[in-house]
Amino acid sequence: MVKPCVNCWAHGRTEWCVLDRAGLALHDRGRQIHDYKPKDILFEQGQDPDGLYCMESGNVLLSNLDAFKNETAVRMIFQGEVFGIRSFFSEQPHNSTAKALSACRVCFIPKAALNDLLENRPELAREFLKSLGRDRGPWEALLLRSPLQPVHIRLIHLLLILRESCARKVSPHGLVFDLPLQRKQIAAMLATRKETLSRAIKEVEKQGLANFEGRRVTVPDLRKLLEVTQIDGGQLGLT
Amino acid sequence: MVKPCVNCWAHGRTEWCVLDRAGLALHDRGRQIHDYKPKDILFEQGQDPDGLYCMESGNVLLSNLDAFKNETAVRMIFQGEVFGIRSFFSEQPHNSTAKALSACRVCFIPKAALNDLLENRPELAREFLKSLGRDRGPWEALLLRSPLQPVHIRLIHLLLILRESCARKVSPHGLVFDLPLQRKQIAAMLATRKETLSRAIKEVEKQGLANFEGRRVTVPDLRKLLEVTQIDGGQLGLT
DNA sequence: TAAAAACATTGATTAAAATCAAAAAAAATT
DNA sequence: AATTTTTTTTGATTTTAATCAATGTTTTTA
Repeated sequence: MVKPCVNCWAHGRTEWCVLDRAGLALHDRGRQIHDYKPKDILFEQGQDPDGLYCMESGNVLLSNLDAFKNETAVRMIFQGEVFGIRSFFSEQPHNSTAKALSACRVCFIPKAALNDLLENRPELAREFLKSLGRDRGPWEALLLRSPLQPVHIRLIHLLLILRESCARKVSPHGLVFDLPLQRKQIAAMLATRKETLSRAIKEVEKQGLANFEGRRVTVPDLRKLLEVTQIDGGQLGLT
Repeated sequence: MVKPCVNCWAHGRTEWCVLDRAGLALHDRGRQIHDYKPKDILFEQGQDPDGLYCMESGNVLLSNLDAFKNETAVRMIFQGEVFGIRSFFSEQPHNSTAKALSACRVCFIPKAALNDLLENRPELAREFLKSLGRDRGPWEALLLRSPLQPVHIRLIHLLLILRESCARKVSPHGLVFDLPLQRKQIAAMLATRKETLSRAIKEVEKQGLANFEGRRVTVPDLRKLLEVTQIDGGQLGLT
């Protein structure tokens, strides 16, 4: 038998935490645990949704493939995030493919169990409504993929966005990132080519804003990133 | 006293139509009708949301202004659409400014009335959940603003997206659009400059795909647009 | 209706990014 | 450890779009 959700580390952070004890029990009865290796596909663009996914550990990348075979990475999933929400509630095919970036453990709640739960617990729907509303995706899309911004600025935007989930503080204003992304995938998040990304990295390094060594990125002073992007730290949860 | 919602032409199309007679009465008690002239601001980026908007007639454009003063038009609102949903349910500031493109009549449902309604009618929350899930915004963002696509292709994507709301059929495969947008605003939807848009229009005309005369756009054969963009007509509701 | 203002196009130039080809570096495999 | 494979970087060139300046065009206002 799988570990009950109450004991999941993510409990208290996900949408499920609005459920009472009985609701959680219902949730636990329906859910399944799936393990994935790097590069495994969780679901494919075009497939019909059949439930919700909750990230217990590891990272997943959601990527869209357009008619010209351009791959754009539209979202990264981190520990504790529920995903597949949009497709599930709209009952429309996934518009991205979910691929494991690392070894992952994912909690899957099948359609039937979920519908049961939603009918009996209206507060859960309200919680998902808030989640969808809070989704920073559209805002991040502008920062990461606006043709009006040069690639090196979009790259800094990416660092600022990933700060909370991928970086640790090493000095008052210094950060070190361990990105679960390869260059090709970073390029896909910025909707650019890997060669262009390489040059953007060089530019950012030349300006002394960050240092890239493989997947390890060192930022000596976060304030400088905010300065060149002119982004209001408040929008990123910074003081 | 304002016209009750049941008589609104949009009734049966908006999220409100899941309400029963009593629910609609509740809804009607709270709502207000506002009229706007072209260029009037309905709400401003950064403001806190205080209710939901429902478009009775006219058009509104939602635009985001970034740190470098680049304006990107993120969504057009048409008759019968409810907007401001995202900000309302997330209780976070609007991330775009809503400006009237034409004379508009908008139904406004204040926060208090709405919360009342949502608490008593769980089916309404489910309906908004479906709406947010169905939102084609993120998908359209890729088609309209991906740096991986040249501007003239993004322009054709815009025509395909606006087909349903702005075009009428004039022959088996011919369409005529009457766009409620100026060049500057079309450029903002494509996240490009007006000069570049001018040249993209010329390119599209040279290829015989469409003809632009002011806000009137003539498309001799819709199938050719689908062909050059390689978009699956099904995704746009075409057979 | 004329004048002013706002909007749109065109031309010339510069800047940015894509593309193609090749080399270098890192990771995985034998 | 050596080899193979994959990933990343670099270089040269072409393509695309931004920018700047000027000229038309339409719309608004007086």
